[in-house]
Amino acid sequence: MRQPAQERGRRRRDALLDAGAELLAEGGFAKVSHRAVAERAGVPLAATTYYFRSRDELIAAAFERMVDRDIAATGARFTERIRRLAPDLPPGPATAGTARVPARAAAEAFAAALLPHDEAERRRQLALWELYLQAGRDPALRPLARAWTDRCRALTRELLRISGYQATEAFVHMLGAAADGLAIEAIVEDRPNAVRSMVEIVSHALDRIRTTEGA
Amino acid sequence: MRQPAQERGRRRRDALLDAGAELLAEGGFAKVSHRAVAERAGVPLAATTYYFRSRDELIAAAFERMVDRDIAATGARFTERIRRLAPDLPPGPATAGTARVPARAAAEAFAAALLPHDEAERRRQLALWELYLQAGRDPALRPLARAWTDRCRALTRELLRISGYQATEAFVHMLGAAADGLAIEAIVEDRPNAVRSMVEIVSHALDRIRTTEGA
DNA sequence: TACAAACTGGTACAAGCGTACCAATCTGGG
DNA sequence: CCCAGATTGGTACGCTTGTACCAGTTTGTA
Repeated sequence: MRQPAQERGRRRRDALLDAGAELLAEGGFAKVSHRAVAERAGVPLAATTYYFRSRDELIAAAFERMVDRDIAATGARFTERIRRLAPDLPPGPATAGTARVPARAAAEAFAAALLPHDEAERRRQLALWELYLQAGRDPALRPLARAWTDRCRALTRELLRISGYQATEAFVHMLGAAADGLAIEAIVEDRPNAVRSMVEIVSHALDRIRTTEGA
Repeated sequence: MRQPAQERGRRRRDALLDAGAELLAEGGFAKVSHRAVAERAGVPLAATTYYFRSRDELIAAAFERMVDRDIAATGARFTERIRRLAPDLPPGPATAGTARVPARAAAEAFAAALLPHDEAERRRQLALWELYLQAGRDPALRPLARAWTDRCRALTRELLRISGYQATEAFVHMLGAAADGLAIEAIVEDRPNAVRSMVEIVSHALDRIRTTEGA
């Protein structure tokens, strides 16, 4: 049931997952019904209950897929931008105390990578947070939520390392939390200063890392 | 319709709002139906559509009420705790550069004030965030969301002032965002270290305020 | 005390929901 | 080639939902 034996079945399950993720992004939680998903995926209604035990299971699986994509996209956007700034940056571990990318540039890369840059992406991120919050009520979703948090934190750590900053675990945690807070604010309200705020705040934080925690 | 002319009407509207807020906290968005609210409030079904034009309007009004209560409760918890530490603290503006409450103590007051300390409160805060996110989809909710953000920021600024810290606007923004991020994490997942993390992070941040932004 | 307005409460409706069911069809391994 | 098991697709059931409706009752005021 989880992994269909036949090729066409696998494609259908996949299409359902994609349709679920799309609907989740477009209209949030409430818009994801068996009927809507089936129609979007171009399969009959009954296929949804055939490939997923229940609506909740479908949503959980779609959430997982969205997380995968989001993490990958964020990482890619960041490294692409950073490497444009410092093309010779080696992929190996950063040397302690050597901030190779200026704080402001790194902060700009952070903002560009984390904040949504179009309406579709904004809605995707909105959906991710909705699912995340839902985990506060539904224990079945909690492991996924925790996994998302962990991967975000690991990504933050990695992005810092890539840009040449060596940070304590507490700093990573702080930066991640602040970035989350700012990102949510940017996603929900649309205030004009979201990018500027994040750049300012992150670069301030990175500035301090050198004087207080660098070699 | 918004403000009933008769006494009993006002009481009913109030009871509906309370019931709505309760249900919102207990089961989130999905659990708030006309029927559930009416039953909880002890009024007939039709009263819900009599006092509120629609379900959305009822929910928005309940959201507003929850925000009021949350802001008030958080502020009260913080000042109560701080004044226990520094009973002579005057309510006037803090003198520049003088950090009167040790960073660690202030951080502990922050954590105690912001993080939920029982299950009911956890669910209330969860509901607040759910509503906030919903504002990302529903423009009608956006002014309320913005108002919440603004009041939270003002509260952060005020709490810093009370404890004797003078911070730039950027610092207030950063601290607020980080606190939001940490609070959401604590509310959704229940990791054991939520309080410790917040104390550590906030006190680090406050430590830095003295050396870099004080007098 | 009369009367318009505010309010009550019971009921009805159409729509959408998750899920179950099942006869018909397809498909891959023996 | 054949058949057990995988898959299909159409339909149906029981339930909940938001909202509309309206004949009655209560209320504040003139």
